[in-house]
Amino acid sequence: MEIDKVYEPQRFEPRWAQWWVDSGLYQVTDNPAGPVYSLVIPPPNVTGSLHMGHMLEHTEIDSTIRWRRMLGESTLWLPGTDHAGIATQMVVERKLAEEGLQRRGLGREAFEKRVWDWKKQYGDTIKTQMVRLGTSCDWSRERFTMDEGLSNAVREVFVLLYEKGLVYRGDYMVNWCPRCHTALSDLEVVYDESDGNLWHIKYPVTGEKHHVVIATTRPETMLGDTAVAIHPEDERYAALHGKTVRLPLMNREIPVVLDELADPEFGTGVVKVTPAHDPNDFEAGKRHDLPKVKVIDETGTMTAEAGAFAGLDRFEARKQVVAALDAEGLLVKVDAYRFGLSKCQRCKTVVEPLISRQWFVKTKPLAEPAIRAVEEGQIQFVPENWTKTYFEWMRNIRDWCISRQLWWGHRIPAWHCKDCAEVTVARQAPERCRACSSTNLEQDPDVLDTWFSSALWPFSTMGWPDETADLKNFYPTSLLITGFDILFFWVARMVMMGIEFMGEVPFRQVYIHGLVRDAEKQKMSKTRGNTIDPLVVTEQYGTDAVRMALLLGAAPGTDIVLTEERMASARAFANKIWNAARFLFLKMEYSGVQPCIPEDETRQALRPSASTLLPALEDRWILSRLNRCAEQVNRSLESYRYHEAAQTLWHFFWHEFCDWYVEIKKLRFFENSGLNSDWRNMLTVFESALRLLHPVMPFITEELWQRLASGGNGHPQSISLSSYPTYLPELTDLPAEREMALLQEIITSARTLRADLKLDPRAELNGVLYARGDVAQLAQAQEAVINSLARVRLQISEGPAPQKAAAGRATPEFNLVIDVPQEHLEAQRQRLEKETQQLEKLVANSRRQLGDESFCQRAPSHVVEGIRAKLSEYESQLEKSREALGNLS
RNA sequence: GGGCGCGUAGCUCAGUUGGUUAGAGCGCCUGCUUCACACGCAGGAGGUCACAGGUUCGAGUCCUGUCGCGCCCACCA
Repeated sequence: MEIDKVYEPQRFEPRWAQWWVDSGLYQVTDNPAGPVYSLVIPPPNVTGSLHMGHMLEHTEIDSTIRWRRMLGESTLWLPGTDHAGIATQMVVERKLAEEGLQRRGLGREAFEKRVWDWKKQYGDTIKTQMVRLGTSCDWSRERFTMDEGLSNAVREVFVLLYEKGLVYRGDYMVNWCPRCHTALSDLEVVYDESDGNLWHIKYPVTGEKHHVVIATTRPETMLGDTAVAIHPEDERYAALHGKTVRLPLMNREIPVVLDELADPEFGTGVVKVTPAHDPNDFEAGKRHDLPKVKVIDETGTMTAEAGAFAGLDRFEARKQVVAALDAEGLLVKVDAYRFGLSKCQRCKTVVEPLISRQWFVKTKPLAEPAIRAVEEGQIQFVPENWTKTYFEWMRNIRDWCISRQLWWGHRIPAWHCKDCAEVTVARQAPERCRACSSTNLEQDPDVLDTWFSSALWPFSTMGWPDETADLKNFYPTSLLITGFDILFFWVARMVMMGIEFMGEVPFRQVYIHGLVRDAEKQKMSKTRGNTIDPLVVTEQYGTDAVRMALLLGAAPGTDIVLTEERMASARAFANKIWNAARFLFLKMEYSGVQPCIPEDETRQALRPSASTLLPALEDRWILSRLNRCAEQVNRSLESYRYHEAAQTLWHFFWHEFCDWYVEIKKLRFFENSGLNSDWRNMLTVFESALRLLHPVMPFITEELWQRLASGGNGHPQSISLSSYPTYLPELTDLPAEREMALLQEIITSARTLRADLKLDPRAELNGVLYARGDVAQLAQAQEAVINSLARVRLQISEGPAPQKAAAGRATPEFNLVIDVPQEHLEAQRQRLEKETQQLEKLVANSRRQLGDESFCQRAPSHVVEGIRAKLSEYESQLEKSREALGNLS
């Protein structure tokens, strides 16, 4: 069998599976029985997985598209209607840029046609599909944000909500992005701490000589002021009650109103009220029935209402307003001031609060059951501290502005009558206005927030509103895996919509993983330019290595730091697996052993008794360890402790299987080409380890497993279809583990002596191992192993160690004495002195504890006994060390 | 302002309910071309677990405070 010295993932990965990098699922394509979908990381009790977020993906959409493209047509492109939407959007934006087109001015129809063309072109990479375990379903159906099925669901939900009075249209102060020309939800606004000014401006009191001073960060909005407010209990301004002031520049008379809006502590205690351009002022305006004067329009330009300033850009207007005020002597002072500037999440343009007519969802009635569901434990968060965050948000939830003035997305199923202005909401385009029966109707040009359709994802992907078999089988699913950054955008809204329309929560558990960070702990993002390109690193290190690196860092509740170093060491691990296999294959070839995976019931083969010959110590030991490893890995996966699972596997395979087991087996093979039991056990353990590793490293394990299987029985199926190793209590072999530990200690002692005494690494050492009873027997039985792994020639003696031992190492169980030339004795003295010091410390520490009466009385007896036992060990070791030290002088 | 979280080896992080000598990977030092693997093997150094109190027989782990750092939400004329 030909097998290279170094594992090259690029050669083997494409061969097996279209893969899915992080954690959800992947597809095995070469299976004769047809495509099979296996759940990789989520625990076995998961019946279906809603999974979109991915450690790399959700931080870097652009890369996602590239992942997909690389994966090819039959790739399972895991879910996310909305992310398909976002992906589509990005493709579209890029294409537009390439063709030098502006979205605006293209016209909706032409635009949509173009988008459709591109979607067809990119369809394979950005299609959205629902994934489930072990069932066949219609994979060919493409579910774009704008496709039929989803559109139906969206319209249905919108209409139902509307009929229940949960959707309404209203004039509202919205966050408006003058660049994107759309309203933004609160969540899409980001705050940026910025340096600004606080301008103090005089407003003359009508008919009097004095004036009030107001402070503002946005002087241009004063053109739209329709009142000034003072706090009702602010006695400084009691005289102003019922008065009016003259608005500078506009020469308009505006009232002084009493309102809590004014904070006596801040500034001068007088605040200007601009209902059309500030959310708080808007509310105050409603309280006092103030007119709304709109001085800034949707493009950020001053309107005709701004008088002399009409037509200016809002920032230019600010300068000119300030200059004009200054010229009139109304500018009192300008203070530097830092404040949070609200900006558009997408383009970072300063958001303009504007009044506009938008569609809203009333969230309170939806949020209440969603809160209860979590309170009652119908949904659990992992890690659970996210529950608190969830509650925090849900209990303070605000109505959700769902209309967007964008091109892509689902159009709102509402039609405006051009004759009577009535709005008709319907599933299909209505023929007539419901009020005046006019046929002169026009559909609302707005589209829905992309998260609106995302919120329906758990059921819309399964055919809702039809009562499909999928819905029956898979709703609710058991697990949602996602990142915390979309907890509110997506998760909370799925819960609300799920309960509202399905009457049940959409998933039972929500696993919230960390975000991928770079070495500087920065969130990866395109703007920072610190993205690790998945294509590049996968090419470089292999998918398996990238997966392993991600998982090793995936402790719940923490972010994932992904570094080149970590991926490099994961690649080394893959190479280690590869070379362990290489060793096996070469030896099998040499010995004429047929590679053979024990029949499907591999677990049965794990029984030592299955061998015709008595298993050797190392066999009993490794089978016991394998069993423990399986136990630990299963438990870790079940509790979402992926990093722990990865680490357990790593340690078992590398440091137990390779470092000890294989090394000992080398000796067996060297002696006699191996016995049947040697081969059988080794293959069993290796094969089981592959299966245990498979979810983490699907490709290399599949490749090796296939190679093992191909020499054996019939045509191989996929490793992913084989059973996952689980814990079998009867396989735990404590005596074997104890004996092996002892054997390891003997060998390590000899190696340490050699290194510490700087003895020739190539030379075989002579020495005597003094031990009694069982230990002596073990050493006797494993003499060959000891001699070979430690490169020594030891005699085993049951007698007492000689008083005049030259160099050695003592433990409670044995005393290892090595013949060393005179010139190495100084080194021996140094190590003995160090050892003695350490032991003295330990002895003193243990004695102090045991001397503490209250400790002995109150601590559980096993703890006290443990220390007592340790103490006597330390003491005897210390004694031996001192003796040896004495012998040297 | 409200909420969540972090501070453990040079670096990146683990450390499940408090219990014997606090772990891993990378890096570092020493030695080794040992017939699977130098993406390797063997051995080793390195930590007063941010600081100060408290609870406890016993604290990296629980409580309080201080300092430093991060994130989320709300808001600021």
